Amino acid sequence: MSKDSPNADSRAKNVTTPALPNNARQRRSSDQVTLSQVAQAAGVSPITASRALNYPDKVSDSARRSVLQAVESLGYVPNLVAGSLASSRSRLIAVIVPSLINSVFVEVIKGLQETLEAEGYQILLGNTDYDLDREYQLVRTFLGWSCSALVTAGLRHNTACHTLLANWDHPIIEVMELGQGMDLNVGLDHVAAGRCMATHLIDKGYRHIVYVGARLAQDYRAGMRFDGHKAVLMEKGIDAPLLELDTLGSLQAGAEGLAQVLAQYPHTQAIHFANDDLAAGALLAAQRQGLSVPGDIAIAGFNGLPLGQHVTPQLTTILSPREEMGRLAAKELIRRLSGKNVYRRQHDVGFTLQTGGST
Amino acid sequence: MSKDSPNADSRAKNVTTPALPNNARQRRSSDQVTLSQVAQAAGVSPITASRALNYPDKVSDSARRSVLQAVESLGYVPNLVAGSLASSRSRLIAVIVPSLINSVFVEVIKGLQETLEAEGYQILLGNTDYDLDREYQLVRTFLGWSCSALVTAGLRHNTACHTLLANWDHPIIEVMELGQGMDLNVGLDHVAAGRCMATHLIDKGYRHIVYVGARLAQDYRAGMRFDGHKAVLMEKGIDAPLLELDTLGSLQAGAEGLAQVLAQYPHTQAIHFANDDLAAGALLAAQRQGLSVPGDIAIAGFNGLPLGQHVTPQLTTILSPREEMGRLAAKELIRRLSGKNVYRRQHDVGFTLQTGGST
DNA sequence: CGCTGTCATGATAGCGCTACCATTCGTTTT
DNA sequence: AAAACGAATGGTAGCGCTATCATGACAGCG
Repeated sequence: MSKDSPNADSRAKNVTTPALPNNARQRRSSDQVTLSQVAQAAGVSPITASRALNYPDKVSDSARRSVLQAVESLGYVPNLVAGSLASSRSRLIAVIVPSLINSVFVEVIKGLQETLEAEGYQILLGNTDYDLDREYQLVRTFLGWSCSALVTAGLRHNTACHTLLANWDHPIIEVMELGQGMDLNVGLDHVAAGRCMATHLIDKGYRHIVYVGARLAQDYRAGMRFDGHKAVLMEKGIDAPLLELDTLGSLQAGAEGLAQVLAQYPHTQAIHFANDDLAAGALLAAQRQGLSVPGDIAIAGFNGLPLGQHVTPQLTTILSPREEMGRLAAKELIRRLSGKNVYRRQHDVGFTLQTGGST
Repeated sequence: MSKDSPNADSRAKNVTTPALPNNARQRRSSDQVTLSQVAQAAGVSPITASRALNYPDKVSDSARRSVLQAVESLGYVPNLVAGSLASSRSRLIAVIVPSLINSVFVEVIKGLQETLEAEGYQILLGNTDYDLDREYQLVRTFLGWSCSALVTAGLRHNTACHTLLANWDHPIIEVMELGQGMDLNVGLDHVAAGRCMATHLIDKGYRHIVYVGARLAQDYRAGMRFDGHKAVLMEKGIDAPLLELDTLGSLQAGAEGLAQVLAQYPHTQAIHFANDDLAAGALLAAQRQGLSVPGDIAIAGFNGLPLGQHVTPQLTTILSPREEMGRLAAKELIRRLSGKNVYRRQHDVGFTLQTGGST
């Protein structure tokens, strides 16, 4: 190469580049098979190939067959990014939850997922860690992916997030709690759930009842249950002490909660835990310490986790239909996305008091 | 309009359409703010605006400031789909797991997620339900999103999936088990884990030991643990009966497993369960039935779920570092994606025998 | 027979962004 | 002092797909 005149070197760029001026700028790095190649192999135009894959009944049988055959033989994998950009539809569903430790959210995700995946939607998962600013960041990112819809846990968002979502013209579904949502809403009434359990405890004759939760400012649904709980006790003229733990629901935290309650409120007859993880942890800890449940101390939880039904005595709890919530949300979304009218803007999935031997 | 000569009508299309021939075809439906608008507002070219956002240190301070200010005031949300198409980089990570019921996978996801999200990656979640064909479909879809990397549980895939992935030039990381992977691999040796527990049981003096698992053809890692378990027993000349349940790990299934073992193998001294859900279910069921553990029957599990440490007696189990697996996988991916060399292609995260009172 | 309506197909022009190259300008090098 | 260099910026051309409109063929209808 350098055998030519050295002077030519510096000009080489100016000589060779304009020689193939426009198509010199090749970008396609990956050797990905494109739809055009499929179309060519099938002997149809690219747009027909596109239709054969996306709207199979809009093309003739023969066209569809030859396209599918070409797809197969070339190993074509559709570029969904390109498709999305062109159609501004992505079949992605953003799902934002505050925690993955709490199995409750995982079950909602599971319900969403089995229903959505069956309809060809994919889940983009985000975890806020109970931080509304992180939620806003996640929402921004997910809107950038032109998600078809957004599922988020809870009705509380920061202002920026609200503004962003208010101007967004895709379905939004807020799950877990019931109330005035931005668009669709599937959940249950946590205040009522708190009332329900408190009523149960009072009916059972308990008067010294402590509510134990963790980080209620963030897990504010547990706070709402406390509100309901407290209201019932106040109505009866009973004091409603609250013990707030640092760590979110876990068996370990439940054991600690029990210890703290016994230390701080020695006359306690019953503990109303914010969730079953805490309650079960306390129940198992009580057993280890030789305390009788409910004789020495009654224990109640929330959620109806399977664990609660397998300990002895069975845990008194409130069963929330979590997978059902996910499925229902997914179904309503799918209705919306397929252009049908929504069935109902709001679904109250309800709850059931499950009386076990622990109270 | 139709007041003009009727003959002109048929030609109307040919007359009026070419009047605004090229820009008549408006597509931009959404009123989304584009980067060009931001650039204009900031008084720079679109490409500079792009750089200001993606490579902040490649532009001058003043340019960066005015772009960021324009972003703020216009409420610009980057269109990641377009960016991805242009750059063929998506910052999406595909994560494929066989189940969300089993909390083990959720914990791996959690480890992945906290590490990846901190680096600005997003998770696309897929659930195969232990079906390799579904896995293939998910992989196809995810490749279509030009994911930056793929995380999948397990080393077994169907042929189509293998072929597809072999030709894919992005990091692939197979987690959960250890072995000859396609690319990166983070996991533990399940055969060794099975051996470990079987050895423990033998050391404790048990001779009539039943292994109880569920759907081992699908949850083949539990099958590998059985293989290790069986090998140890065979070496000692002890029979290694296997009881296979229909339903995957759950407390309920564990209780049923216990009942079936007692019915079919009345002389059983110890049960080695495929996981802690089953084991804990059996332990709690044994307690309900007034059986002494380990006096009447010893029980061992696998995973080291918190639950096992809170029951009495504590469950003997094998602790697997699940979140750690996720974090390690994520870190190795990030290394790769940021152009560095991989630290290690394979990570053995190991396991720990956790001896409780249940054996 | 001409008119309208439906069906299958195709040509074209983007979707919003970034890779690639080119250009300018101020600074360093020998 | 001239040449070489690097930093900041911009013009252009796609990335691979689909929305939109246009067309031709054919059926139905008065």
